Order: sequence, then structure tokens, then C-alpha cells
Amino acid sequence: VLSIRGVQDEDPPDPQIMRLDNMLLAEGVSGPEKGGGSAAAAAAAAAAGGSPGSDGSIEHSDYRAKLAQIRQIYHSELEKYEQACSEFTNHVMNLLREQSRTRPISPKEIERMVAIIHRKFSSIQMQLKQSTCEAVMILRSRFLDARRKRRNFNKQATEVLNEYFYSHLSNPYPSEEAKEELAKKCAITVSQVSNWFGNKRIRYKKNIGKFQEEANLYAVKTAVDAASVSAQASQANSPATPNSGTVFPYLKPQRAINNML
DNA sequence: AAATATGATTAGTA
DNA sequence: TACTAATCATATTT
Repeated sequence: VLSIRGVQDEDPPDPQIMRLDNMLLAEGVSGPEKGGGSAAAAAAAAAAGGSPGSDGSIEHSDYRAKLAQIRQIYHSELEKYEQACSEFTNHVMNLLREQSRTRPISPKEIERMVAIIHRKFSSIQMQLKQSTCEAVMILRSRFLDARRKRRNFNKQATEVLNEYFYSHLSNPYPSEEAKEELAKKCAITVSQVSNWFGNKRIRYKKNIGKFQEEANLYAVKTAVDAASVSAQASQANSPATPNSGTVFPYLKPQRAINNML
């Protein structure tokens, strides 16, 4: 019955279990009861990177439900293990007590037994924690990874961004303030603005031809506004090449040279 | 359904 | 640290 002989505990690393605990806590799995699940909500909001505007809470409800499910399973399993552990300990103690009638059993031996049992069960617990962590990670990547929830910006947001881009084509690097203003105008975050410009720059550069039409369109758009200022524009500029000359107009010189190679 | 567009993420750089 | 380039994963177009 007591086949607990081969207990070669493969190292139960403390840092490992600490890591798992921390993560479970951070995800709101092992935290306080469902008092709004503020921890989980915060984690969700943080992971979502903050996408204001249209969507926001509908998809999170799904996530939260699943997280609550995981949480419940985790807790019930944990409780089950704890109960089983104490039950088993009791059982072993009883057996030892019985045996003590026929042979002397030192308290040290009992202590050792209990320690072994506890170690065994805590390693099982760790497995539970690990698999729970895994489940949470999968859930997160499934629901919260922003890439999976990509939404195009609305028409007027891209309008605003493009307008800025093409009217600053020679140096499409908005300052921090400019970014903030654009973000406000487009109802997106500053980092989204940065992303957009990063993508736009590289993609424009990569295939300028593809963007000619767009460039013309916005050039005309802004030209209307600028018309009042530049009243002496009477030279015959060829409409096919609104941005004649430089291939990488906005690159800083040294970088442009590097990129030629 | 395949091709293309697009926002976000990542590694690497100066 | 802000940027580029490559890449991912989804959205949209064809």
C-alpha cells in the first residue's frame, strides 16, 4: 500500500513555482473572488493596447467568461488536491499508528513520511498551475492579441493621416505634439499613429509607383488649401510626377546612402 | 479562394 | 528611443 518508495523528487524549483504564482495572480486567476475581476480586466485592457473608438467591451466579455471558467476549474482542482493531500496524510498516519503497535516508529520517521507526501502533492499542484498558466496564455493570444483583432481605421481617420503624410512627404516624421494631435483627430492612440506612419513610410518607399495615385489625390487636396498662400505657383509642373527627383525624399542623407546598397 | 491591403509586433540599428 | 525592415494575423478586394 505504501509504495511511496520511489520518491525521487525531481527538483521542485522555487523560482519556477513563484513565477507561476505571480502570473496566475497577475491574470486574476488566483486573486480575490469575482469582485468585478478588476485584475483580469486591467490585464485585458493592458494587453489590448488600448483601442478606443468603436469596439472595446463586447469581445472582452467573452474573454472574461472563459477566464472565469479557467479560474473556477483551477480553484476546484486546487481544493480537490488539498483535500486529497490531507486525506492521504491522515490515512498514512493511521497506518503508521497501527504499525506502531507491532514495531516502534520514531517521530522522525513520521515526519519524513509527511514531508514526502506533501512534496508529492505540491508537485502535482505545480503541474496544475502550469497547465492553468498555459491555458490562460492560449486564451490571451486567442482573444487579446491585438493582431488577431485588427480593425481598419475609419475612412476619415486614414484621410487625416494620409493628408498629413502626403503634405509632409519630404519629411513625414510628425513630432510628438503632431502625433498627439493626429491621434486626437483620428480617435486613435499616439502609438497607433506612430505605427501608421512607420508602416506608411516603409510601404511608400517600397513601392512608390503604387502610391502615385494616392499621392496625387492628396496633393490636390492640400493644394486647394495651400492655394491661398502660394499665389505665385504658375510653373508647368508635370502632373505625373508630383514629387519629382528623390527616391527616398524623407530619408536623412546618411541613411539614404546606406539604404541604396 | 487567392491576392492584396493593413494594423500590430518584433529584431536589430544608430 | 524612435526608427526601419521583416513578419504576423487579420481584413478587404478581386
